[in-house]
Amino acid sequence: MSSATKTLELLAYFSTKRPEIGLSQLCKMAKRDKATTYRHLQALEETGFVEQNSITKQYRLGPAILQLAQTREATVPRKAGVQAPLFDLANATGETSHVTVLSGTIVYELASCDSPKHGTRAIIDIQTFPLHATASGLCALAFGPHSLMEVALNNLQQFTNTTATTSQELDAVVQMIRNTGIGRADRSYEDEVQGLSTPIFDQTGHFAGAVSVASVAARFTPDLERIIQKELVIAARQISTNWGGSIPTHIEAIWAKSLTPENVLETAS
Amino acid sequence: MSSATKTLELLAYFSTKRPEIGLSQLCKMAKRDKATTYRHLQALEETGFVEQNSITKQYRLGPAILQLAQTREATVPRKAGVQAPLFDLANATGETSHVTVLSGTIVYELASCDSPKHGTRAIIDIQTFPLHATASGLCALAFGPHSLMEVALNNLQQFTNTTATTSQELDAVVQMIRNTGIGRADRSYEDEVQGLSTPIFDQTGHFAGAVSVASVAARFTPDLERIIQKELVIAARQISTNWGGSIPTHIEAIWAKSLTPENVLETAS
DNA sequence: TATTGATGGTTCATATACTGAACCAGTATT
DNA sequence: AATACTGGTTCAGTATATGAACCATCAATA
Repeated sequence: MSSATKTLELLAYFSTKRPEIGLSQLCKMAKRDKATTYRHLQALEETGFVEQNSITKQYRLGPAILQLAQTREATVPRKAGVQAPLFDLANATGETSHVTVLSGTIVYELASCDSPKHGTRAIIDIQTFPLHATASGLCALAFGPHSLMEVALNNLQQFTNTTATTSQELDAVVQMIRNTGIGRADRSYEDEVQGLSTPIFDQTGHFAGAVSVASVAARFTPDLERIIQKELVIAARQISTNWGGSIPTHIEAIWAKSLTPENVLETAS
Repeated sequence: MSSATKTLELLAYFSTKRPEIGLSQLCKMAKRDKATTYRHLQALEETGFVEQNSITKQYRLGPAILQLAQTREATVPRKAGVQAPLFDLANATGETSHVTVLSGTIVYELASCDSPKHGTRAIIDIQTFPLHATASGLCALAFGPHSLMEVALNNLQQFTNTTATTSQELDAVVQMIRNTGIGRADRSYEDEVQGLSTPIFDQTGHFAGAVSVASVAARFTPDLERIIQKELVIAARQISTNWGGSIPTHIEAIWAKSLTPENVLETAS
């Protein structure tokens, strides 16, 4: 491992829970030598990546990072952070995949990617997604701001005969999604389309959007579902990272639990 | 210079004007060896500080930066407390305004704001500010830790024919700033740019940064100077408050004195 | 007051890991 | 097919990172 890598890795130990770290503490955390770590911190300080609290002598993240973040934010739009994971998702599942973003109370499509595998595909031709009937929308209800539920209840349009049209039905569906960490729309928007989705989180730590796979219901098997769920989790993690965020630990925990083989079968039955 | 420092310095070449840089171009800019630079970029990529556009093979800033910026801002809120006063300043003066922070012995840009008023503007395209030649840097010398002077004297690069290049000249400029409470850079960094600045203080009571206005010299009149100084004082007070500090009374006293009409005319003549 | 155990910071012999000239391979231009 | 760009790779030689042991300081203990 290069010296530069080791130096950069030190930055990962700073967090909102542990914003300031002393030399000795950092050595323990990183299991590194003190002299080496000291020099690494010097390099980081020279370049403005950390600064030292002149009173406590502890180190904290520095101002140079803000400038770089500004540039990154200004030059790499969200869409760019989605392309590769979405492409991988579509290929791994063989199904049409898409990413949506939540803006205010509306779920917009950001990008989509078809898989060449199947002749019949679930065609995505809407640009905003109903909260109560699509996997992405339901994901927003489950993991986004609670105020969304009110908006959803104001428009419970029935698209198919499995669309949730009452507050009780919708609550039940959303609760199930919170329990599994995976959004589902069982032909609730279009008759032949089965949707699954996972939430995406940005640098604010809040729900920012969802990544989803729309499968043709006729070929939706427990096996396929398992694959899709697995790939959705990977994609959600990747896109969250690209957007400067990460999956909250409680959701990772839910995934770890709900993706064990037994539970997947249970869910699918 | 350590390998880590050299690696980190590469990041400074990315900007909104040049968001993506290829290996060869970066080597030219940084005047570095190709193999070395390549390995440095590898280290940066491993840690998420840069990522590669898979089509063009060019490098751009990576997502890891966003997360770090988030924790820095959550921990040491600086940027958030700057936006509104900076916006007001730019609008009130009609000139490009910016805020810098002092970290160690380096003055970094934190944020900037253009005014839409004029067609020609002073474009800020540096990320660190020379102590001896810019209004922000001179403010740091005048009101920051005394050890900065030593650092400044080690690099008295001449940018224009009014740049202070001797210890005596610099002392005189700094003394004048201490007497007026307003940092000035009379075309000492760029030929056509007139800079004015005021110091910002944080919760420790120490100098934390500066807020400044860069005006195009051609339209710099005593009237405009008076307006800028007045607005700078307001901005410095506001930002200091937002950073948990306040303007030391002796500086407030200096401002009260040097901003009376007579003295402004005197200064401007 | 001496001891202990923290802390941040420094030194220097050792050898590891960085360096850079020269080298591919691919691509667009001439 | 020669040229001039790319991005990426190799390897000998040595510059540079390393870490045990060191010092200075501080606070709590005894």
